[in-house]
Amino acid sequence: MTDIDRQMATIKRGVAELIDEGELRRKLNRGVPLRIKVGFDPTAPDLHLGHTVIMHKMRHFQELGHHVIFLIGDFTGRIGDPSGRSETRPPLTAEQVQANAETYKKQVFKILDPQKTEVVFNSAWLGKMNAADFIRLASSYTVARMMERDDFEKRFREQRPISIHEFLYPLCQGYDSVALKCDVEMGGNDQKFNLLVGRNLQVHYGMESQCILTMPLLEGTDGVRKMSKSYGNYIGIDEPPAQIFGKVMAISDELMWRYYELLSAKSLEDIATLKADVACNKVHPKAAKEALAHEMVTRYHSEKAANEARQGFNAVFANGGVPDDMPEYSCNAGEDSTPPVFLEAAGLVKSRGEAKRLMKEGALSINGERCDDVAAPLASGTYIVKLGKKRFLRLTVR
RNA sequence: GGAGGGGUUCCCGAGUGGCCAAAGGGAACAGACUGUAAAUCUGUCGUCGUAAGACUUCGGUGGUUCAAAUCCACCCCCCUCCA
Repeated sequence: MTDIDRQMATIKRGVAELIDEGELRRKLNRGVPLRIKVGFDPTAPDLHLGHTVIMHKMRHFQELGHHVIFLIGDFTGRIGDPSGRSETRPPLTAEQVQANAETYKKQVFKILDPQKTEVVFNSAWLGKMNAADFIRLASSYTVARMMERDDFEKRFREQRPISIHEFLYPLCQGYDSVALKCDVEMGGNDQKFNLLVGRNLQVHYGMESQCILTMPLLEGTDGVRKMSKSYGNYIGIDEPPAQIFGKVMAISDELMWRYYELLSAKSLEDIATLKADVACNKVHPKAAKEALAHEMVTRYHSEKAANEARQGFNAVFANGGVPDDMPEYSCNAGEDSTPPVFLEAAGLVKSRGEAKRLMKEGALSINGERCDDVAAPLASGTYIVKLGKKRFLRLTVR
């Protein structure tokens, strides 16, 4: 096995598609570190596990000694990647971009090596282009080629509108590869078209074309739609250990294997073995999920935190206990200490009506006792309040 | 420039003068069952109220009417076709 073979094996693990393997080998063969670009949206600095799929791949490249460029698409962010419903977004202020970038760095370097990561903003070159430059850029592509993008093709066929500026997004993203002289560009599976535009543009601008590497999209906790903050089905890497652990435990068994495949450091063989063991009842699915949750918390916090999260999780949910830390709230005895009032005031419910409904459904327990009297105030003291399965409150009545 | 279609409660989507806080579906939440999984069943799902009921809501502003999501006027936004 040559060094190139070893590199290729690492690079190819888990990828959705690689274009083109032969080309990549030739690039590697030169022995010069490759320039790898990955673009990120400037508006969503809260990274979740979905983003990390590709970041691990970036990390792989770093470990192989290549040059990784973390591009923040502050210019392209104004256009918004075409999706049909999106419109031109108002440009973020320089301060916002800077603030988001800082958040990015803080989170991203939990995975990437800061020493080996170059952070760039595409407004640095796209913002300087004038109208003539843009015409040149636009002239490098044809409508027919643009319509190859399935999103455009579909909308055209269905006679739904496509704005001209939407064509600019792939062109701008592609131009980033020209400006940065990229050897490889990576993206989610849905980015394939945009990545290919970059590949073609580089030829147009007289340089060697980049290789394309796409990663599968990670489904969110609902197991259906891709993980996204706006769908509320995400697991953020900045979330507290108990949250990450709990969210992973709440995914479906089926989805667990997907997460293993895309997020775990386990080898594919180990995962296959684990799956087989679960299938023949040698391992309980919950144990397999716990191992995954533990791995995630360890990665973004520490092993100690993961152990505590697992212990806490089982204490609360398997044994009906209470979490170590929960929100605290205190109020005066009397009117303020009736359940609907303090539940709303403490932010556990949106309205008193909701609290009353939940109580009617038997969702509220105080110190382990079911409570459905909406009018009775609690006497002075400290209480453990549990609403539904997941909401807890440490209440002090003065 | 011309013709037409549309903006409804988290989402989709019914609803053309009172029976509408507004069908149906989805999501979500709660209960049962579990492994805080899935599936299933039951219930909830504008605010206040124990309730009766009251109040606010159907792009915006005015108006007609005993009564408007529903009718009228103006405005804002979105979409389609023709040029």
